[in-house]
Amino acid sequence: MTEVPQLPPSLLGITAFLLAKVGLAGRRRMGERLRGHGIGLWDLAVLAALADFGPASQRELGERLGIDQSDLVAVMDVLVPLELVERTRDAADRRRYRVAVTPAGRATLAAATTEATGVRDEVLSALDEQERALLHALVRKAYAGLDPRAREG
Amino acid sequence: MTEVPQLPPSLLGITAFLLAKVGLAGRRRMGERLRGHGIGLWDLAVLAALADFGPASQRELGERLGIDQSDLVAVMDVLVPLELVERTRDAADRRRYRVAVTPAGRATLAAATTEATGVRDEVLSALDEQERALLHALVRKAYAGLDPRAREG
DNA sequence: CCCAATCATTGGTACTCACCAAGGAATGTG
DNA sequence: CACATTCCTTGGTGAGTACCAATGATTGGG
Repeated sequence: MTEVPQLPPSLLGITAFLLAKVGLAGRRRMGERLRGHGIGLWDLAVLAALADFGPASQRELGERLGIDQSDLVAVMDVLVPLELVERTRDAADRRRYRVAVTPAGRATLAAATTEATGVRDEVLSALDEQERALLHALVRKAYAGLDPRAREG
Repeated sequence: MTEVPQLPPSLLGITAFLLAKVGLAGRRRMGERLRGHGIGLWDLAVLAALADFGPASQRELGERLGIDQSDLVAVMDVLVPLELVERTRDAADRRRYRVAVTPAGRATLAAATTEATGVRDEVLSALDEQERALLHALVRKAYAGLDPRAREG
C-alpha cells in the first residue's frame, strides 16, 4: 500500500489500520534518515541499549532487544567497521564479546535522536505540539502494556 | 524485533519508534484474525472501498487504495473464489471489469470490522475507553495530514 | 482500418522482518 | 579428560510489502 486519495471511511474507523499506516510511514522515514548515517533501525536500537545500560554481550543485547542472535551478527557487521561500538573478547569468558558504545557511537545516537524529532514533526505535521506530546504519551502507555510475552513487536 | 524486556529509554523517547512498534503489532494481529476469514489486509481494504464507494474497475480500486495493479490481481484471486466480490466484464468497455461487493462480502466486511475492534482492545489494552478514542482521533488526524503525494504509506 | 492508449495479467525483483538449524570455539562440570 | 553447554557465526527459510517490465485483449481516435 502506498496511500493517496480518499480512503474508504470503513477503513478510517479502524484504529489498527491507522496505527499501521502512520507507524509504517514513521519507520520508512526514520530508515531513510538513518541511512544517511550509515546505520539502520536495529543498529540504532543497539546503540541506544549500550548507551543506556552499558556494555553487554551479544546474547544480552539480543535478549534485551528481542533480536535473534543471527540477526545481531549483521548489526555488528555494520557498527564495528564504523567504529560506533567497540567489540572486545571478554577476558573472563573468551566465548563472549564485550560490546561497548564508542564516543562516535554516542554522537551518532545523538544525531539519530535529532533525526527522530524531525521524523516525528514530519509524520505528525497535522498535530500541534500539545497533541504530539499527548499522542506520544498514549502510544508509549499502549506499548508498555503490550503483552510483553506475546511474540509480536 | 520481537520485543520483550526493558527497552532503552532512549528508544522509548522516540515517537516514530513507538508508533512503528504498536502499528506493527496491530497489523500482525489484524492479519492473523483476518486469516480466519480467509482474507488478508488488502482484501479487506478492497471490500471496504467497494462497500463505501460502490462498484469499480480494478484500475480505479488500485488508484484509490494505492495498490499496484499487479498486486490487485492477487486480491481478486482471493475475493472472487470466495464470492465476496462479483467480477463481471464491463458491457460498455470489455477491457475492464466491474467489481462489486456481494452480500457475503458485506458480511465479511462487518465481521472484519468486529475483529478490528478486538484488535484495538488488545493492542490498546493499557488504555481506557476515553484514551483509546483520543488516540484514534489523534492518529486519524495525523494520517489525514500525512503528505498524500509522498509515496510512503 | 490502423495505431496508440488502456485494462488486466503474468512473472520477476528487492527489501524487511522473524526465525531456525548446524557448527566452531571456548567454557565448566562430573 | 570427556561431555554438555554457552556464545557467536554462517546460511537458509518464509511471509509480507512494494515495485516494474512485458504481454494480450480491447478500445477509441485519426
